[in-house]
Amino acid sequence: MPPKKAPGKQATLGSFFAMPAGVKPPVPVKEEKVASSPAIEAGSSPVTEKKEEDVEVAEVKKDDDVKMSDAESDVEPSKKTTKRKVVDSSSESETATPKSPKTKRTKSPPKKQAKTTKRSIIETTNDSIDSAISVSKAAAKEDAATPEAESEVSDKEADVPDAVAKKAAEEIKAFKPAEKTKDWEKEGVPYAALCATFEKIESTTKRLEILSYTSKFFRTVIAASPGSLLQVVYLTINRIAPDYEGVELGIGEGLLIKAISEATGRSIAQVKQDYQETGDLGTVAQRSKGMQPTMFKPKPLTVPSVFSNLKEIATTSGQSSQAKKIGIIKKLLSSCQGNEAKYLIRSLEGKLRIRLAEKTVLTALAQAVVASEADKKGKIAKTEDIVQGEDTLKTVFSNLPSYDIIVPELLNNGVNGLGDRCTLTPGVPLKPMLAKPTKAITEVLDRFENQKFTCEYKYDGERAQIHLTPDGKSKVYSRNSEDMSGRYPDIVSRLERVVNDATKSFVLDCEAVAWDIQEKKILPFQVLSTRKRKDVQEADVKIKVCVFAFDLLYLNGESLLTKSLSERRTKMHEAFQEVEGEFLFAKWMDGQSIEEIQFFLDESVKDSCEGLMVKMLEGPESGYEPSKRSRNWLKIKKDYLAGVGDSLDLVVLGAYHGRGKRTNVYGAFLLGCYNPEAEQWESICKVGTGFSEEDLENHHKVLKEHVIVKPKGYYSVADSGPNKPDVWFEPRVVWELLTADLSLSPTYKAAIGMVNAEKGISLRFPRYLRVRDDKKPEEATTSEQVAEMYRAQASTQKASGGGAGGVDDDFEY
DNA sequence: CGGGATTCACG
DNA sequence: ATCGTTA
DNA sequence: TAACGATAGTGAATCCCG
Repeated sequence: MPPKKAPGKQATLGSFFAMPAGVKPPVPVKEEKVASSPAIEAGSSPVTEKKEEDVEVAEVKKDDDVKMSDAESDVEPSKKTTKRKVVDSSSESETATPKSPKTKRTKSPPKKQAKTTKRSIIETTNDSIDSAISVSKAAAKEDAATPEAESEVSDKEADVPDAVAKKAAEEIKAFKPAEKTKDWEKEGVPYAALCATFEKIESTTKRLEILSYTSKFFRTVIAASPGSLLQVVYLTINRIAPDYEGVELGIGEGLLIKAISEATGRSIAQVKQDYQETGDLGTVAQRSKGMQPTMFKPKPLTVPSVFSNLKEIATTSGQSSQAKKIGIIKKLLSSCQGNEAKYLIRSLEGKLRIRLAEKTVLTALAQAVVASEADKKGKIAKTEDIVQGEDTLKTVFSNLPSYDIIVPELLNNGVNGLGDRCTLTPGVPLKPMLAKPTKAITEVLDRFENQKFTCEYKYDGERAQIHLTPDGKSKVYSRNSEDMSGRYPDIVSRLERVVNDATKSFVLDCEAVAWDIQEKKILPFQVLSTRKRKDVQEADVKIKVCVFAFDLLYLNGESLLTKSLSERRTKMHEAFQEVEGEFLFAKWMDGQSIEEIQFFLDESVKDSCEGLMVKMLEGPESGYEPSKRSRNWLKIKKDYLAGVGDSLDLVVLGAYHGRGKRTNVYGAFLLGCYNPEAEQWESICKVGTGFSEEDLENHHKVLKEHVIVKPKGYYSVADSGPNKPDVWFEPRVVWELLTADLSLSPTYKAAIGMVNAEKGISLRFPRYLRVRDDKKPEEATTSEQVAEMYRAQASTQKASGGGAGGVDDDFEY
């Protein structure tokens, strides 16, 4: 059944702005004791406030020499933490902290040393931030209380629920919105408070600490300004609306650099230079601001104001929209203080990069809500309640991934019974279940020993979650919950032909695959990707698709997630009927022997599939687990199997500066194959994955000796565009790469003219394997070999297509 | 109308 | 996709 | 070992700027 609030689009959009003002006072929640189950405390993650304190205590003890001086003065926390391997000497002078953790990580130092240093940084940073933003009196009390509590804790640790509960009680009682948070209710949460939390989080790599900082901050927000909670959550996961609403900022690196440049009066070249050195635009913005003389102190930013500005950026379109967006960013930047610029820019980049993402945010939110509920009743949150809350919230969110619905529901009615109020609803996409990759059939047999399992073809197309609501509306969602109905009007309209009479509402998990009507065959993914994206009219659909259905998650008002796969599959077959070339059930086979699987795998490859999915068939473990990469679904991909995957030896022609943790090394490389006839190297792909951090350092060391100012005359590469490397190399180094597939490319030059007059060949999913010291650059894979690999692949895809002739046909759409 | 920037799909 | 860190 | 987050790829469509 639908949740109380309809998951409609317009309603949620508007509600953001209304939220801070129209806060409903939290409703007292009915007391409900959860039977304590012994399984839980033995279990995985009973993270309570209690335990987190333990961590902090331990650290304080170890680092007696922690510098506290900053904590007293109202210093901007940023001063210290901004400094990130910075060259600019002028801004260095006032700080004492030696290094940032980030710099160290990229250097891969001896681990023990790193840890010690990191700890002391954590402590100083946290203290100074706490005081700087004065989160609440509670924070101060916590700190004060810590030393006494310590002995209790470390002694009994293992099983003293009483002591634990006692400590938790103290903490929760101590936790009150202090005077300084009083105006949070009026103005909304200060953006500085959120950024201070980000700063703390960024300062550690410990997941429990990250979780703790997040949940404490959420508790503060719930207590002081619940109306900001939804926006705080959105800013923390760095989004502005549910995925399926399709609200995008439309801001990328280029515009951001322009905005920073304009806002700080520095040249674009300077900003780019800094970006290359720091690997982080946020830091660049903050530093650039620091170099400007500040005339007067701007009005502090608040979470609601930042959030509504982001929304505004997202909804701005049309002529000179880019200028308008830049204008908004400049205005925001001018109001930023301390570290706010850093996180504002990172938000706009779409990457907070503080090791905090959705899963952890959900856990923290659950903890905070449970703790706050108990707090309101003057009680103590029990560990079981917290663990259960985390569980409930995660499940609920998987089924109904909308903070717009869940957060108000949590605030009004708490986490108890949330699972009944917010359920899987046709019309709201749920997170698809994912499969674990395996490398061999034996691995599959090991996993499913003595269990019933089934095999299905793994189709090479696009995941499509098809919904039909009881009022007869249908939608198609992508793997990432984007609304694709406008891209697939043909799928929407064919539903009536495939749905049986008794089927009134459903959620169906499928793969949409490009379909050759003449040959009645599957076409490669590259064909599918040439389909128009927006406002497709059914009449002018050029690329036909066939839907392959493989799972049914909801039928006629009932969620089937907890049913076994065999039951779901039976219901699916009853509820739908196949129509050739339009709607088919994924081909499956229930055989359990290695021979049967091997045979089926070979068949799937012959039938233009990527390999197999192998799934638990019976019992509770065969339930559908949204968003989980579960061991109950495995995939066997053909290119992982011996002999089917392709390996090439390629020459490194150029490289791109790394970012984030790859600052100061090359982050990606341009590779080429060799054409002995033309005596030239031809670009074939970029590669940026498969390297260990050590590899990257070594490659940087070796390759920087071969840097040349411009490409050799005997390099055949695209003359411009984003593929142009930041640095070029002499042709010296040869690497072995793995790839899944080869594709015809408009940008790369490899084997150009050999299978297609204008297009070269590139690699799909290239990954670095190892150095080939034993090969000279002239011994690299040749263009002719590349062309041959492409032809071989094309002939399997086209079956009897007849070699090169058929190759071009595949792509003449 | 071409090219740059952005977003999205796949892995 | 792969890798590294944490638990 | 699993979970999670951070780093990367090609290619196409689409939007906006000049």
